[in-house]
Amino acid sequence: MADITLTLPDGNQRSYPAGTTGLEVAKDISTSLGKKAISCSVDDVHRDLSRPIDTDASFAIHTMQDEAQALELIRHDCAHIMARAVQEIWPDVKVTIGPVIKNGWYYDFDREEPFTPEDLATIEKKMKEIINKRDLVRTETWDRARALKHYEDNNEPYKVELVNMIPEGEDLRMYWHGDWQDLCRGPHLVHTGQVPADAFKLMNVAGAYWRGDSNNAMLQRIYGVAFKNKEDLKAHLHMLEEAALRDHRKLGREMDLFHMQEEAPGQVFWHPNGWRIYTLLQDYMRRRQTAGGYVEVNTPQVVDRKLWEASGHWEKYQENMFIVEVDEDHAREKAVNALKPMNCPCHVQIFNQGLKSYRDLPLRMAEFGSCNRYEPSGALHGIMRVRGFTQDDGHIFCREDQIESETAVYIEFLRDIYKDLGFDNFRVKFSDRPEKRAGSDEVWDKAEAALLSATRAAGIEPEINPGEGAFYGPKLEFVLTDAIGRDWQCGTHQVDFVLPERLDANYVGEDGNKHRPVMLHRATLGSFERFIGILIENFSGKLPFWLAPRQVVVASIVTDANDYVTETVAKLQAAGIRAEADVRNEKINYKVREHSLGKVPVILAVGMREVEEGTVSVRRLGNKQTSVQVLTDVIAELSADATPPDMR
RNA sequence: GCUGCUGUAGCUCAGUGGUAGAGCGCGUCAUUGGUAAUGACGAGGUCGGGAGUUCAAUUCUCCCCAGCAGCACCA
Repeated sequence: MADITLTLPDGNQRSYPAGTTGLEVAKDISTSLGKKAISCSVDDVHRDLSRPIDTDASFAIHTMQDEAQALELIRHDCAHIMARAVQEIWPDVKVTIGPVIKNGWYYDFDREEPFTPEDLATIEKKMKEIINKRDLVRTETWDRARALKHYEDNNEPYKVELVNMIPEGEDLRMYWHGDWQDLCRGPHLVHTGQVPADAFKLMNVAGAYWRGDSNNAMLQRIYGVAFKNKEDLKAHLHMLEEAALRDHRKLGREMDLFHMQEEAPGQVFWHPNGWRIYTLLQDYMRRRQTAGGYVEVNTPQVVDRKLWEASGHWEKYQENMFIVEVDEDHAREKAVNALKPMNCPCHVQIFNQGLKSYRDLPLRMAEFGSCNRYEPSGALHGIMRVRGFTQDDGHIFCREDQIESETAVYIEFLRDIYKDLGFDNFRVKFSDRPEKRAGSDEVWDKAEAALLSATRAAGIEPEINPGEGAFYGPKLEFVLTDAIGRDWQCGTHQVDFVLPERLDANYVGEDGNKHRPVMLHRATLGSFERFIGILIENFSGKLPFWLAPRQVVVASIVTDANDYVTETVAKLQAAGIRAEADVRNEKINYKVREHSLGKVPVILAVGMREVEEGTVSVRRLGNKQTSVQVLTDVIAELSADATPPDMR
């Protein structure tokens, strides 16, 4: 047999007979490497050590020190080991798929009985037994017929379906963890004992549709997390506990920002503190939009179905709309209306008033538009996903050749705002043409190219969401992450060729003829509700001073200082600082604790010493040290911090 | 919407087939305390809603509502 040459990471080359396995190479390099090896990369493809190598290639051995490969294998083997454990305990359970995900893996099972938390403990125990058996992981390549027969004989209908989905001519790799077998692309560890038995944990069970389609059966998905060692697992679990403390729903209560109740699911009762944040953010956005060349408008909440029929929403979006049927005696006409789920059709109505000229374009129209959408009950989530919300919405009416420049301007606009609000990093997703769409391919080509090129010109390489665009045009999504790493789309920028057509928007061009404008739908925060939720979690409630609903509490240490407290508060307020007095008959420790928990950024404590000296004792949130300062200095400092970033 | 879980005082939670309990918070009184909980006393609940089983239901069963986790959805 011919020899092959493997080039190692350090540049050294070694020759072996073709068909040598990675494990053999590892052992040949050194006995200890042979023991430590977990997998290899052949021409940068991550592969099993047991797989023969047939051609010249670059070659690297991986050990547990190679974080990326080690974690992938640990998690992937955990998935298989868990599936084996489940079938050993409940042989009737049908297996499906179990991929590696962030921090761990999941595996979907079909079982009549739901898995209970006690079951998870049982499965975990069984997994540890399997790991301790140190069973070899074996692999074979099968042809399709053999795989189908095997799964039919074993009554594994989901696996049969999976085999049938794999394109003809592709190898079917079968893996055995001991006697337990699964169809899998691999790669895997050498034996089950390489999985650290104390570094994984089964987290929870939840339903998930087979192949992600809600028309299919619902399976039971078990999630697990796994790491290289016990310490990493512990750190991860600790991080989750910390994240739970930042949950906006918890902080919203503790900081007295808002509440929600059964009578209005998915809608927010904003308390004074929360509404303070909301209005500050709105004031800020209004200034930014004005500076950005937008005109602000406001449009109706309740709109006749005729407009929704014309816009296409009645047909495509009706099940998500709150329908308002006025059928009382007092109604002038028996009309069917809908609460607006979005503002775009209303903005076109404003655009359509009077004749527009090409000189009016681009026309940037903004509205803090309150929308209501009947979101599926299971989608609701705190103030992040609600049924009633207000978008910082805007529509740019422009010519086709202005899409790119308007997009570029918008990305800078958004980036600057995100930076002001504490988000220097955010993700951008680009969604291109879906299968069902309006408009010609030629127009889509242009729109996609314009969005992409403007995004790249801004130095952003977007993640591509193939086929996820709206039916009317491609879109950019600006994504922020919550406390536990869930993604939320906040900003959006979408090209729309359809709505101007449907609602017959037009302008007079240089040539004196009517032309169709393009609409760019854009929202920067997305909605105030969601963005405030993200802000709260991002800052753990400790909002920047200018956005903090309660900025300063002046607390008396003794009753004799109460008058001085009142005077101090008045001076702070005169300087435009949100200050309040705490002259309750409580110890200073108590007051400090309470306002610290309430995330008040600055506590000014005053006792008789301060009264006599005309000073205040300043304590900043999260800082145990205090400093005694004269009030005018404090006011000067705080006034600077209280100034919104765009006004500094 | 789907699968599973949960719903007891303002909050966090305990508990029981014989109509309920703690801590915090709230109120009153005492206390004037120097930077994350001063003490005593007191008020506060149709045990998510409805129906059923039962002599008796907050507890068991069913339906509904809401919330939580995940899935699907987010034009």
